[in-house]
Amino acid sequence: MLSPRQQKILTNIIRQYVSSARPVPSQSIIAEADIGVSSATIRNEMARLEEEGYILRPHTSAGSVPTDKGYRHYVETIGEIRLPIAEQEQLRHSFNTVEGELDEWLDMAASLLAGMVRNTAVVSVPKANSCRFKHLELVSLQDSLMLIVLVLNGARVRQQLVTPDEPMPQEKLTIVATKLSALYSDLNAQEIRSLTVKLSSIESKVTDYVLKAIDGEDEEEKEDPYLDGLHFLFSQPEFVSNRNLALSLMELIEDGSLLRSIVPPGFSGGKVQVIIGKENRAEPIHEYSVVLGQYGTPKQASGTIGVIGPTRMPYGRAIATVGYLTSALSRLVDEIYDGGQQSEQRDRQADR
Amino acid sequence: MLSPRQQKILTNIIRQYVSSARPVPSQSIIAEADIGVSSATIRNEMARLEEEGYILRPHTSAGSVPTDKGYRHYVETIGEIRLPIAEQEQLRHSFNTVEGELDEWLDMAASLLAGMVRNTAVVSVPKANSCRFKHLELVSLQDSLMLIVLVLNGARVRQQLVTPDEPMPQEKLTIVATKLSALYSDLNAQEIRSLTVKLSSIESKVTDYVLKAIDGEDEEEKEDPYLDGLHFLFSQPEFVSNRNLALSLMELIEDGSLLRSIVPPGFSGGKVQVIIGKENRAEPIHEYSVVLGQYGTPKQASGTIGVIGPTRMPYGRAIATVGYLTSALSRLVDEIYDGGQQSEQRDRQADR
DNA sequence: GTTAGCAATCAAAGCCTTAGAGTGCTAATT
DNA sequence: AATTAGCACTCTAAGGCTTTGATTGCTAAC
Repeated sequence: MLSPRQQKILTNIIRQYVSSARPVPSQSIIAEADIGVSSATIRNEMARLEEEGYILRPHTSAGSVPTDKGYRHYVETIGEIRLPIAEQEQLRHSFNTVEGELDEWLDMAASLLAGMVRNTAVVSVPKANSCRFKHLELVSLQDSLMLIVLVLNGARVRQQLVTPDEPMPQEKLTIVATKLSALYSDLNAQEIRSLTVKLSSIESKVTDYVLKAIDGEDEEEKEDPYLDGLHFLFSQPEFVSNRNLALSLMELIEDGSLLRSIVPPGFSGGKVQVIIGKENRAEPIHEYSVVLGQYGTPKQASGTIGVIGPTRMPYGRAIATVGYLTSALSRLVDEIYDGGQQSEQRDRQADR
Repeated sequence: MLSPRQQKILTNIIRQYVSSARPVPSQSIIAEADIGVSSATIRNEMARLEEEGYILRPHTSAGSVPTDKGYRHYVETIGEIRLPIAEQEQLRHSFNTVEGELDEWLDMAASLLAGMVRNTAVVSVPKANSCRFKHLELVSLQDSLMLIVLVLNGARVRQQLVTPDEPMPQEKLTIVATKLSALYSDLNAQEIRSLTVKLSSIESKVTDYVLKAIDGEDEEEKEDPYLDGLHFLFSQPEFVSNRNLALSLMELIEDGSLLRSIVPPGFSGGKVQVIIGKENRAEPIHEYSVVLGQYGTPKQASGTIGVIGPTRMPYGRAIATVGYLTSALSRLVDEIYDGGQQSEQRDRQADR
């Protein structure tokens, strides 16, 4: 819906705003993007971009500031981004100086990421996804009550009563149970989430419960994630005017709910995910953006690596760096699990 | 040198300033401290306190703000402070909810301390003081050069050339070496520091070298300390005006040099130590105060627990709480070392 | 040594003005 | 129909001025 020219203008506004932190005037757009029209034309386009909600003017006679929607569009259209070879080289080199345990690698990853994007980096400790779905029963009770019986590996049984939106006959429930049982057989939460099957309303309701139950089992005392680059936050101009911003993030960090707040519920591996401003679930970070990647594999263990900073963030760089570090850490987890898998498996079984 | 009344006034100024963060006028002093004189008299006394450097006026017609010297005097004269029983009870109770490893205790200690003083708390992981002094030789070379030969346990030998302020004959050096060898025999750095023997200039020069050498041996990659209550920093009014303050502390924290910066070189157990403003060695924390305690015992292992915050800090509370937690953690370390000492000792010897 | 009383001081807040950056609009141009 | 030049208009940011109110410093009396 945006013309190529509008797109070019929007992109340019974002680039400039990200680096300058001040509203971008039409003049500097013609200076930076060689676009062959006058500033008046840019102003016309800017007016349209504002109508459509991609940009915003602090006041009538001010330049443009990208909105969440503007950033979103930008992120959707930049396409594949790779880190310049030189910087990949540099990261690889720093990584090679690490000796020792997993935690030192994670720490290094956080530190590198923070340095690259000049924002706060978070790296969670990888968590084994060990709880697996085995079987599901749905029993209709009375008129509009349904009993979900869930069997997990290790013969763990969990159950819950729910009220479906409309009464469900037992026959229909049986069909649903059979279908989902087959579909999810022997998968863990990660893997179920990454399925892309279309579900009916009742099916997704049941699935939600299943996922919640498995998550609950997987839940251990989560270790605090590795954090680095917090000081960058406090040098950002957005926090000069609005100190509460920084404060609320600080509180999230200190009460340990940071990860829970920035990682969306259904987050699973694959592509690097970008969450911009108000797209965030958690209220205190409505003015922040998050760039997240998941490393490791669902089968073994997986962790999260990400950047959090003001919505005015170098998204391209962030996505590329997170992407790069995601694969680096994945390789690492692979090595660890390949080397130690046999005995670990045995240990885990012995626990039961 | 301060009259009892001046002292009372100073104390009152500090109390009020700590809680209000605004210059204290003579009026509110007569309101709070019942001191039976008029505000004019208070003003006269204030003028004298300012001359002496205990307080400071932001401008001619403003109330009083304590200086570092004022706080120092306050801290020196408050005497023994105990936490109210109710709060001791509360701390004990919270502590009892902890189950598990040492690190959870330390984390809890940091969290409790931060909460009590509403400032940032730091707790370092206890470090075994294992390197011990064995023997010392001093050899006079040429005119004014001296060779220090230091023997540590495990047959480690360290040496260094130094130039004494004045030439020293070998006989004198031998006496010094014999004396110090006897004095320090089989002690570790902590224990040497806690000796209170009067030393001559040459003796203390040698001792400095000895301590530095032992510290160097003890030095391992220091684990990051436990931190809590950072968010309190950012809600302090002093950081509203001067954001760089918070930033520089943040940088210390993130580059891992916080502990090194706040713990003074010769710090050893015993009493809780208070370092106020410019008394701090490290420049970036010249506007901060630190209240430090050491827990554990020099013989076994010791760690540091402390508070860092603006000089406007509730010193009484901080000293009391640090004191309380110091003994709590000391008991803990004792238990751990009593339980595991035998095998640990053996392990350590096997390492060599 | 203390105090009442009052003039003097100063920050903080509010208000006004100005400067300049940048737009929006209109009419002309391609 | 799109573009542009040109210019009036808008709005912020900065500076300066005034006012207000808090608080002191000082003087003279107690």
